[in-house]
Amino acid sequence: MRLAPTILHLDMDAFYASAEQAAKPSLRGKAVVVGGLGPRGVVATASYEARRFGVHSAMPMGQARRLAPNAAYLVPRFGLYRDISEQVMELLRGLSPLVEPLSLDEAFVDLEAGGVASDEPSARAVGERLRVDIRAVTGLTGSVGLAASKMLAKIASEEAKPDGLRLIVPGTERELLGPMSVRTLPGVGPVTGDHLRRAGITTVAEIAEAGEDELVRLLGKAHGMHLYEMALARDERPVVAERDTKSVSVEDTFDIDIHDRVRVRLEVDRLAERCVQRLRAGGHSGRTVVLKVRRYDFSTLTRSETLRGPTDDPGVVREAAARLLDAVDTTGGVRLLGVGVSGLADFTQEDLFAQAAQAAQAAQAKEEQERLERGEEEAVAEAAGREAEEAVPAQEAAVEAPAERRWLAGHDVRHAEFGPGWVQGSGLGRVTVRFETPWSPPGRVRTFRSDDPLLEPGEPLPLVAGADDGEEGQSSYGSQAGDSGSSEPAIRPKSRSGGGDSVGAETSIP
DNA sequence: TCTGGGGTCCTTAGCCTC
DNA sequence: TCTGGAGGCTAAGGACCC
Repeated sequence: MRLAPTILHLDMDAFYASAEQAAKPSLRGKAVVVGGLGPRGVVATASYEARRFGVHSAMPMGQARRLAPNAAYLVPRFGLYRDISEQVMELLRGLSPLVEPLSLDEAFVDLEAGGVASDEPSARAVGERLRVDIRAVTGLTGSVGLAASKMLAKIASEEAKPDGLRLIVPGTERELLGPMSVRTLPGVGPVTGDHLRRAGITTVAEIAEAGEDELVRLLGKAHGMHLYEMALARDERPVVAERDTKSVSVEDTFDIDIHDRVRVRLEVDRLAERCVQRLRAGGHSGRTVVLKVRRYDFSTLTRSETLRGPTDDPGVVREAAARLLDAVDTTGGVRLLGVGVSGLADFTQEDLFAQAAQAAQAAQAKEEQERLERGEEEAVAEAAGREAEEAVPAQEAAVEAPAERRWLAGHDVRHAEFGPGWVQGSGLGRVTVRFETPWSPPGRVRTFRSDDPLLEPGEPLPLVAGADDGEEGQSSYGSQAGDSGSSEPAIRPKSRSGGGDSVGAETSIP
């Protein structure tokens, strides 16, 4: 381990919720919860005000609503968060070429590799300066941890939260870690924590005392050895700027369990299609297709199939996923479906064509076989039936293609007369909009018919006035509400099965 | 009260090849 | 020619992270 605290870990404070508070002056100082608002949604981030009520990440949304009934409940706007994240990462890359993003709101930086810090005072100065810059550029706060290793830097930033800086002086690590809970160490979750507790180990010092052999016996070789090293504050992992993607997957949880086998098959087709889109967007192809099914009782199973070569052909992935589905019993209902591709390779045209031809051939052979088995007439009738089934989503899309538009809570809108604002709530043919911008005082609320022609979806505005070159409303920020290209589930299948109320289009503001 | 979505890594087991 | 073991690949599940 190095001798100077020159590994920096940055963690933005309550990132999604803080971004929403910065964008919406009326929510500042209020409890804000961002997450899936459907009946099976969970909390992605809660503002510090909401955390005082006991709301935290990964909590079921229903439980959050009971704990904090007066909080503002908003759906995430990943386009906005991505753009803010990019501004922050840009600041980090100004410090060092070795920046390792962990998520939209977290990253490691090797300050020594950037030549900006070599000892404790210089590292501290860089950290403080970074926090000032982040606030100036994004309007948000982040917490900084500085230490001689990644693990300790991460623990330090956790200790620094919110809006602080913590530096762990080399040489003091074990003293500091000793009394901490085993859950402090990365890689110790609820299951491992419980495992250790049953063995009488609750603190980091007790892990160190237990010894490597005992840890390996309790947790297995890799996990045991790793944990023992961590407990001794030994962590030599370097900051790695570029990481190769290993797999790409998409999944959907449905508001209501699906029982209809035809519907299940249709959803798998759609997921395969989306998965390939993502795969291609990343310039990848892959060999192993994985189907994930979570059943009515929350039991989850995966089935996978490895192809002869890598593919990014939607037909090939769809067919493979369908074959895998054939081997799964879905009676009782399905709450989640997912399709993924792993074993990624660089995109190759030949593979694509070869796989496509192979799939077409296989499909044709299957068709022939069915004809032989069932007789020509039946096969024709069946094909017609399949076509009818395939027409279902198109019809549904047409019905859903909003005569009544969906106004998602928290998303930006623009009214021809009143200007920019955001959706505070909607339902029963009405939409309530608060007219304010990130730089205005808290604004007024007005209610419109949800089909009001003067009301349009809007673009997120920059959080810091003058941070964007464009005019007001011309921000480069993210995707707009309902943008089919965004990861926002505007066309989620769940809205279809839910019937009645539109999902996630409600909010309550104190 | 009922548990998201997108990832990574590890373990175990069976099969195959050398 | 047969056998045992090592090691790689595939499949499935699980823990964990943000």
